[in-house]
Amino acid sequence: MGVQERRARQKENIREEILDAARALFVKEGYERVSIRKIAEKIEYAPGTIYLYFEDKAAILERICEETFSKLAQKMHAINADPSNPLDGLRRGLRTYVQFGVDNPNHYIVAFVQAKQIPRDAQPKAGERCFDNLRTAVRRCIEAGQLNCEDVEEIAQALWAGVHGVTTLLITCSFPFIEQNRLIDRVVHILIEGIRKR
Amino acid sequence: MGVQERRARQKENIREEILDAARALFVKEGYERVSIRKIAEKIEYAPGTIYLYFEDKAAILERICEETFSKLAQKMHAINADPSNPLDGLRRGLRTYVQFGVDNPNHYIVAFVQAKQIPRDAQPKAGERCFDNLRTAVRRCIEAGQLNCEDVEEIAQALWAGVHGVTTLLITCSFPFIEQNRLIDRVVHILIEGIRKR
DNA sequence: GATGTACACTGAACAGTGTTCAGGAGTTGA
DNA sequence: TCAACTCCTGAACACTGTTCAGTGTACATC
Repeated sequence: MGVQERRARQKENIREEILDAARALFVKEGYERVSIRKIAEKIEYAPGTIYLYFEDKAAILERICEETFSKLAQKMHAINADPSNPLDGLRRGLRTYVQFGVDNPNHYIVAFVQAKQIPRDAQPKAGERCFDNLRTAVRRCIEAGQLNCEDVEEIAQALWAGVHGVTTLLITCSFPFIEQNRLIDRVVHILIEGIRKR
Repeated sequence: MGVQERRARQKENIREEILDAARALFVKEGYERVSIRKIAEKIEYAPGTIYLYFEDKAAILERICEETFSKLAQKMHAINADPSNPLDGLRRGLRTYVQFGVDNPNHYIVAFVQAKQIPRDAQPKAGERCFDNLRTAVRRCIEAGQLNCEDVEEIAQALWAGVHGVTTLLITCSFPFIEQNRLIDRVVHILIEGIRKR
């Protein structure tokens, strides 16, 4: 009975086609401008067909964001694996996070800003994994006695807020910002100085 | 010729009616859920009528945000007027900013997150005034020799990023955050410690 | 008072959106 | 050959922001 398997494979292929088309539109145009009809047109199917493969539009975009954030989680995991100075690892982790957001603005906005508008039982799991890496990095610094506060969760969330701020600001606000890297570095520097024991 | 004046007054009244209806819907339901037809229904006019008073939907929401941000600018101005310790004034300014955002989530998101999507020559001027107040507060701290960096613009933008981050995170992300005030205070504390000269 | 004009307003229409679903094909196994 | 199953279509629904020809009223002029 190879028939079922072949069918499953074909189905998976079309799922991938949909994701590829959606990804291309999404990266180029952003969430709002990706319409089901445009995706359908791109893969040369009828609009209704999309709904045989995905629950709704949000499910497609969610899947794409999940992919992307897996990459970030990997990057941050790699930084944590480095056994050098924990505080320096934390700094690099924060820097990586912001750079990732700036490099993937549409993904970032959908995952962290429009997340509430598109509620789903399973919030992006890769996003959760990214935060876990941040927690780990903070814990190491505390264990190394490098921080002025012992509350892992509190510090991790505060740091997240800090890097999230500069990321969303750079992505969404048209404002005469100073040179981007200088601003990012300054924010990260302030955050690290603000938690460092002295 | 009191006729023209009366007409202008009537026109202004209807403009206000539209704004009132839009404000109520907006505060309760958020930008996406405010439709021109709903506003029109609320004030018992035809949808087309709205367009005799406002260029488009964005113009209405912008006007409402402008109002709200004027209040914030006032609050921050009042804090700057206080001649006590500049660093403490800065701290209170940052705290006020975040609290304002959390108290006016819909306004905040429209003004600072969807601002790019709804591009307009005149970015919210009250928002600009708020940032001016932040600049002033930073400048005073530098003049008082309290900061470890002399670049007003760089520090002001970095601080803005920090408070913007915690604000948007609390508004838009459904995440198991620690108690809200503790998180806000921690972020502000980190930011202040991170720029303070020691 | 009649007339012409200027203005306010309507509501249907347009082009778009996400989503649903009855029905039409094509393939499969008996 | 025929029934069953699967995949897909495309029209339809209810919504969105926005436009615009047409209507009715209030005013200024004759």
